[in-house]
Amino acid sequence: MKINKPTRAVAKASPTRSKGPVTLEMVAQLAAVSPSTVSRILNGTAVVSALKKKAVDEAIAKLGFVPNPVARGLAGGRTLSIGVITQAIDSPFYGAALRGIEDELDPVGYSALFVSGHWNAAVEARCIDVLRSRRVDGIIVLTGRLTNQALKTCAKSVPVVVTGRTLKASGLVALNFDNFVGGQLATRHLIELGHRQIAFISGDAEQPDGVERFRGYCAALEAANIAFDPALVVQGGFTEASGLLAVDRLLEARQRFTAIFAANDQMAFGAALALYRHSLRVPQDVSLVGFDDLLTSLHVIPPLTTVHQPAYELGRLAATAMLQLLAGIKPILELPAPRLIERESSCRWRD
Amino acid sequence: MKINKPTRAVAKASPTRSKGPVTLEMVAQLAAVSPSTVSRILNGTAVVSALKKKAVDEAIAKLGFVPNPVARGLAGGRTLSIGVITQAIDSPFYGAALRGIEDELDPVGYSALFVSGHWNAAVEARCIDVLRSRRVDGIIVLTGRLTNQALKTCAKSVPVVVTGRTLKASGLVALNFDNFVGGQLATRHLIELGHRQIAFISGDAEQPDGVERFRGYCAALEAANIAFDPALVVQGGFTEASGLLAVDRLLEARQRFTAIFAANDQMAFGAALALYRHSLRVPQDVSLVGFDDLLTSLHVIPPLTTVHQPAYELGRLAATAMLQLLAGIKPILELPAPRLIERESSCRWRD
DNA sequence: ATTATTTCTGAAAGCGCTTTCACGCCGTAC
DNA sequence: GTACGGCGTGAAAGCGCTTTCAGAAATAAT
Repeated sequence: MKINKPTRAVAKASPTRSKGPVTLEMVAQLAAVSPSTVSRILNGTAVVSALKKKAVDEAIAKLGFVPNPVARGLAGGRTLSIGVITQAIDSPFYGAALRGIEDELDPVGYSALFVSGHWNAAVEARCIDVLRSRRVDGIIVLTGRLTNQALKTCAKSVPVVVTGRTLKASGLVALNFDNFVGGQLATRHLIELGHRQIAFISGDAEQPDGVERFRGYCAALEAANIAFDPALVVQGGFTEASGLLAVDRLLEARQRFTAIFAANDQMAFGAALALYRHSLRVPQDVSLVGFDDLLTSLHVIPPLTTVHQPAYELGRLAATAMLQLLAGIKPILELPAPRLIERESSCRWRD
Repeated sequence: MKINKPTRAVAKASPTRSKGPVTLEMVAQLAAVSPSTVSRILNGTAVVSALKKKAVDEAIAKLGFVPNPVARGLAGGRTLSIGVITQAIDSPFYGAALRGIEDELDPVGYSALFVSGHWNAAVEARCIDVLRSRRVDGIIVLTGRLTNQALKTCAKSVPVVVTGRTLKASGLVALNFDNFVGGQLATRHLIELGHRQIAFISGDAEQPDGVERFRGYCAALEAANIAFDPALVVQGGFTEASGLLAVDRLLEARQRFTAIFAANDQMAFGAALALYRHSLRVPQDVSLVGFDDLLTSLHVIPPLTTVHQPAYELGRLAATAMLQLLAGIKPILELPAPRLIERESSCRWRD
């Protein structure tokens, strides 16, 4: 016969933190109540006598008990985790949103599970499967390529918050930024500075944000009675390289322009580099306006005039909305309005 | 007596995908074997007759069964998730590493759980608690402020991979990049271009990476017989703003220098902006070298000469090491050697 | 042929927590 | 005094999966 391991019992009785996971049952035992009661106190599921509550609270403190989210998740309860579908974990723009989500979720004990969709609807769908299999309590989708229908379907089984589109459905809240107005703002700014030949570097055609900004560009042009010239708009892909290429193409085509509005900051950086390569000075020879207001846009040369997009707040708001959805409150949130940040990459056109 | 719910049986029998989660038990039933057998096939825990294996595989395919990671986690098995402690989810440098981790983990069915330590040992310790309570199978720590001791302790209960330091312990693998050689490389490059007065913008003093780079700077100077001048080194904090400030201080002090080596790219960007503000041209008036080779460094004006640090590979390697640790293989991995990327921010000093 | 091994497989016991369900107890109404 | 609706609480049944444990079947040894 083997010798009993007295260490086990000791570990149980002693208030040693750190070693061996403390379970709800141990708490119940110490507090001399049933596990059910402990659970009820933990979740506030039912009224418990003040006396027992006190005993349990003390036991929890003494043992340093932390409920196991995995077990909770299995038992049908919440997992206290929110799935976040982003497009690339290292995106300079969405990164700020992720931080916002994290900052909002962390204090209330939720964890975020980040997965990348890589701008691919099929991958995003897989992400959703992964998240659901991990029993996340809710899913936040940052923009993405998923169809509205897919999102709605998903919202039927789990709360969903989606950014970058407008959509109405139960269990679903959409947070949209006014890209149209943003595009207008940027273009109008250039027009007010006396520019007439304003090139536009578009984003990916599949990206609604980008096309909205383009619509804003057109609207501003029209409002100022400037004829729209298709030769002035060139397709980009939201990356620095594509912005560079776009300007190269513009220059190769000997297209005349005094200003450029890039559909995002990254393309604006690329555009700036292309201009630099061609010995065109920003802003003296060409004014440049971006969109997003990345953290780096402030320290680029010259500091970029751009439309501020509140990525961090977007993240926080999305998380807040999710928390409210989870709490059964109907979230009513409004994103801040687009705002132009004038820096040094744009200036009055010399006539 | 109540009427049986025939719907249940129907749902069970029908091969309807998408609706209602498919459980291992349903698979077992369809394949006419016990749940244990299905589990064994899933995990390769034991030899199963080819006949049953085939039946089970078919049942899995037919039902579209996906094992529930939460249940797996609870049952003492793996959760197929790896905790990753990063410092800021939106860091341009670590972002690439996170992507590397994700890219490596995803194909083998693991998920990454990212948490941010915010350069704070206490917060990082809390992160570890959170990750452990979520039953992650392993923890990857990207640099961070945790003590070696804390890491070793943690490694006793769960495999740990840590970057940015050298450390030996069982269940722990450390992946370190040779910052010293990197610092040497950058400095030597400048020296070879004829520079003698090379300023150094340091990082945060608590960051070993930064002090190693500084040591490399000193060593290169000494090797070239250039006296070290403390007035030429100014403290930064790894941010753009701190780089800008550093150069301002240098200029205010009327310090003469023909080149700057910044301990990271972000500070180099700030430095470039400060120089621009003072009408000093890069590289004609001042050569500039950074460290990290961020994605954006290629598109900045002028494109930055820098020491390439393989952040993405670092992430992949860390994940690979973790997977090997988990598989019981002793990982033997080497990070690529530092490599100088010459671009346009540095040039020969006119004598 | 009989017993000893080795394989394969199913039954059953959890993992740590939530959640019916039902029981005991109390105050109020008849 | 018996009956009734609430309330606080514990017992017990899972959640979906892993993992002993032991039995059955097949193979090898004597």
